[in-house]
Amino acid sequence: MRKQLILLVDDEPDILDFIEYNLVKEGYDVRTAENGKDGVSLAKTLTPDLILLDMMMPVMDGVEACTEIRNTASLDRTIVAMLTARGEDYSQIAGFDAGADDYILKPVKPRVLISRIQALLRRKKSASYVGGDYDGTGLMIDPERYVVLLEGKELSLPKKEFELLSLLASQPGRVFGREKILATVWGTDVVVGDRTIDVHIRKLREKLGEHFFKTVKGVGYKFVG
Amino acid sequence: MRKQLILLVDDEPDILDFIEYNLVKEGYDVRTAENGKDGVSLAKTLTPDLILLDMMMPVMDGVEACTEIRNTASLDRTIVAMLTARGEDYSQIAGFDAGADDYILKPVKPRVLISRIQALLRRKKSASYVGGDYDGTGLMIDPERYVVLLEGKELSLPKKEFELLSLLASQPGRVFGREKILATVWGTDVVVGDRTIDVHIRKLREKLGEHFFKTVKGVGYKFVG
DNA sequence: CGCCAAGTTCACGTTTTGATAACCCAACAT
DNA sequence: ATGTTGGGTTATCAAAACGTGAACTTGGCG
Repeated sequence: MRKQLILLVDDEPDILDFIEYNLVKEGYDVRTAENGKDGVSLAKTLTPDLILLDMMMPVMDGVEACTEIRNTASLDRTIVAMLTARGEDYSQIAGFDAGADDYILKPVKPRVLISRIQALLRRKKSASYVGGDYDGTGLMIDPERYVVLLEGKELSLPKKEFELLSLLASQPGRVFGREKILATVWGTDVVVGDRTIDVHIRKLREKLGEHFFKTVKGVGYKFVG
Repeated sequence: MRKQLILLVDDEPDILDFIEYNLVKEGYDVRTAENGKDGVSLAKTLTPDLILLDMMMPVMDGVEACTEIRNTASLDRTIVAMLTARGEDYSQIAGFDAGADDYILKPVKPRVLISRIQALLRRKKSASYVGGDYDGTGLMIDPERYVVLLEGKELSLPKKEFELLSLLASQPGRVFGREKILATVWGTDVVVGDRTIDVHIRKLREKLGEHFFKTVKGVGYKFVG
């Protein structure tokens, strides 16, 4: 497996060096930027696995940068962790609102930082169900962010369609009966007509391609990677 | 198949109830504990299939409990998933380092939780196929995917045929009488003609090969591996 | 208010399944 | 040899199950 790439954005050179040193020692590939603006543009060209973003920065602060990153489709699978000094209570909220995946208090001890980064990167891997392969062909579903990636292209599905897809794709190959589907996607209490599932399956087929969904008559549907 | 047992460990009764309710609704057997210490000892006596462990708990926190569980040989095959609140100072996200299999953020939506748990439990059990061996020349039946693997080739059968095959192959060599077959595959209430079973056997023979099905005149049919 | 998207339902078309009738064969007892 | 019993085979048909386009409902939004 190739080295994982981390982009580090902070305006204080000392901190930059300190963190970079520790990350490199752990075997990560590290790039740095000194403000949000540079950070974002670097992120767009590098597509790092994880971005460590300081909250307080000149030119463009962490929250702004994070927002921008989250509005960039290609950085969809990139994890953003905010770095913030203790005491900035509300920055936490703002960071999460902007779409950050985690936030880390400064000062940070190397061991703790590494451990959190490892956890985040692990989460990144397991956070997406993959139909087909990771190689670009195929489908990726990110339940955390409600986004589907089909052959690199981002596709946003309506709620029901997304949930139906998530269910089926969570266990490719497995057949889900109509009962099961209704219970999971619609809820046990709601009652909908017989043809409702079909219609949603059709929409998914239209948008993602016929081959992903196999009908098993009298039994249910299954997702085939 | 027996219900799968989930052990839920959290110190907040509300959350305990909420999650338990949703899991039970899904058909799981659920036990609960309110702290890590109790959780671990319960785990040792129950040997659950999966343990949901809250991170923040009195007496013994999630990480400790997880470590202990991982050091218990009998809980070897048990899956551990950590629960933690978003924004919690989880510098101890190192729950993974303690050997947790997954990491789930609170608050959790029931559907998401269920789907994660299902995925985890799926991973646990190795596919148990019926009828025939893994020697390559055999037949494998996968009720979950609703497919039959014949010499590596995937074959999908209609419902009734599949069910008939499943029944016969569930105990290779055993003869199933017509009564028994009707009762199991068709149900006790439905009434079908005399030749119906024959016809389905015929189709199975066509698709899978004559040699799998042996007729025992006056008694019934048996599957021979 | 009018528009739009999401979700659902309806009516009808299409495909797949399952059941049966009608006929065939093989074994065996008389 | 003949009739009887138990099953095998095939073609055919009806119904179940699914697919589909269009219409209808609802809630958010400019």
